[in-house]
Amino acid sequence: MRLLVVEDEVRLAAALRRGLAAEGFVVETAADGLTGLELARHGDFDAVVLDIMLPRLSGYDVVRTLRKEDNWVPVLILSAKDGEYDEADGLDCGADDYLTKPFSYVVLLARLRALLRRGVSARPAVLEAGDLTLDPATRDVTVAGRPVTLTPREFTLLEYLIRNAGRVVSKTEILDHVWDSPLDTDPNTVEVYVGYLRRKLGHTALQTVRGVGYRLAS
Amino acid sequence: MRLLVVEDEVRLAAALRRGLAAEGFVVETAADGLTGLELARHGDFDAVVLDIMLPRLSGYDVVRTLRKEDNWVPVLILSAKDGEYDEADGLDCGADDYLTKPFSYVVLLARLRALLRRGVSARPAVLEAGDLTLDPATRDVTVAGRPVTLTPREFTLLEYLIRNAGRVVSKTEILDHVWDSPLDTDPNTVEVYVGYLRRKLGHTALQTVRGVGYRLAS
DNA sequence: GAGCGCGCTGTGAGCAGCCTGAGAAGTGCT
DNA sequence: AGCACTTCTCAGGCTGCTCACAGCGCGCTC
Repeated sequence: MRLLVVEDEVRLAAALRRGLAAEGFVVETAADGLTGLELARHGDFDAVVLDIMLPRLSGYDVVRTLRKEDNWVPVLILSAKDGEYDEADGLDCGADDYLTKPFSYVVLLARLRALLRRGVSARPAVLEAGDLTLDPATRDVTVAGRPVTLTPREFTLLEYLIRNAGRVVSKTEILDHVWDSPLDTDPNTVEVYVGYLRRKLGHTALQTVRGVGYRLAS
Repeated sequence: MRLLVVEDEVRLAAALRRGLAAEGFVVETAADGLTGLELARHGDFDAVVLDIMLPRLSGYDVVRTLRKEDNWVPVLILSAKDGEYDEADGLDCGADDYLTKPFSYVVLLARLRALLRRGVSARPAVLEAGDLTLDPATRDVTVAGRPVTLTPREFTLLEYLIRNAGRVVSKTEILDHVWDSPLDTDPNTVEVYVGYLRRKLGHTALQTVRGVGYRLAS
């Protein structure tokens, strides 16, 4: 689990990094709001622990900006302000939890676990064409409901074909998108792999258009 | 927004009902754990405010039972116990938030809003995949009911795999989420640890997808 | 219907990717 | 200091994937 800790107080930041790392988290730290925001944007974190009083950009602003950009990474605010209105403000600007300093380490951990439980669940995106289905996430491929196992190259090729189902795709096009070094790969290799796919998927779906390329019925 | 308030102290229950109704919530109340659980099961609520010390069935048990039944309605625990371990226990048995009495009404509202923002996308407090279970809070791992002891790194790796069960995860992805300095860690290290896990968990669950990564059967 | 060119496929060599055992380095406990 | 344990590196071995090659079939053209 990747965590981002944004905290300017060096000693606390170091303590958090050490403690959380000992729990098995992968921890990155940022010492001010701006770099914290930048990291949160592109760092693919599972949660963010965020101080409020930060140089350059306050914690409030960091959350608000993230939310405005449709980034819903779970955020736990750490704050020295223990007023009820401070807490309410922090939560209302988009944070998911709020702890006041000094905080209990045990509680911080439990609250992080509770946050991580509710991950950002993005799903499906399973491609279909005719009686074929292909799931890029699980790499499951089925023909008429029956599962089929493909080698990596076969899989990539089928994925490309299915994404262009209905269209005729040329061999050069296929080489460009499926092979690493299209220039020194024999176009015959494509024919070979089309053969493999036909054997595994049945001959009906994948038609050859002589002189042009191949076409997967959509 | 429909709220369920489970609270046996009559005056507090009435105050909550009035206050929350004034905020525009539709509020039902229950005065003991059993009827609370029954209502939560079938009442289609958007969130539950739950006391711990309840007649007939404790708040802990209510949450645990709901979660066991795959009911992920957001739960906010209200408790008179303010020990850090009470709070951690409450969260770890599946609640999403924990407030100690006496609490600030403003904060309760803000925390409810934060919960409702998230909606029902929770996952269990103890993770499962196939015949594997893993509890992030207690760090217990079992295979087919039998307990297994893992080293910290093994545990973190399994946790990541189980959180992504069914999906194929690449070695780089694993390095990013499980190792501290992914850049100067040999991908072979991942292979080694996958080997360790297979020896401890049995070879069936953890499949390698050649050229891509690994996949834990879900 | 003959000739030609495109596409198909069986074979096998080469090698990338993965697994594993052995062991070194580091850490904490007794 | 000695021991147990964990982490990680390294080298060797194996599996099975990838791809080139060459011969054959088939459809198109004239």
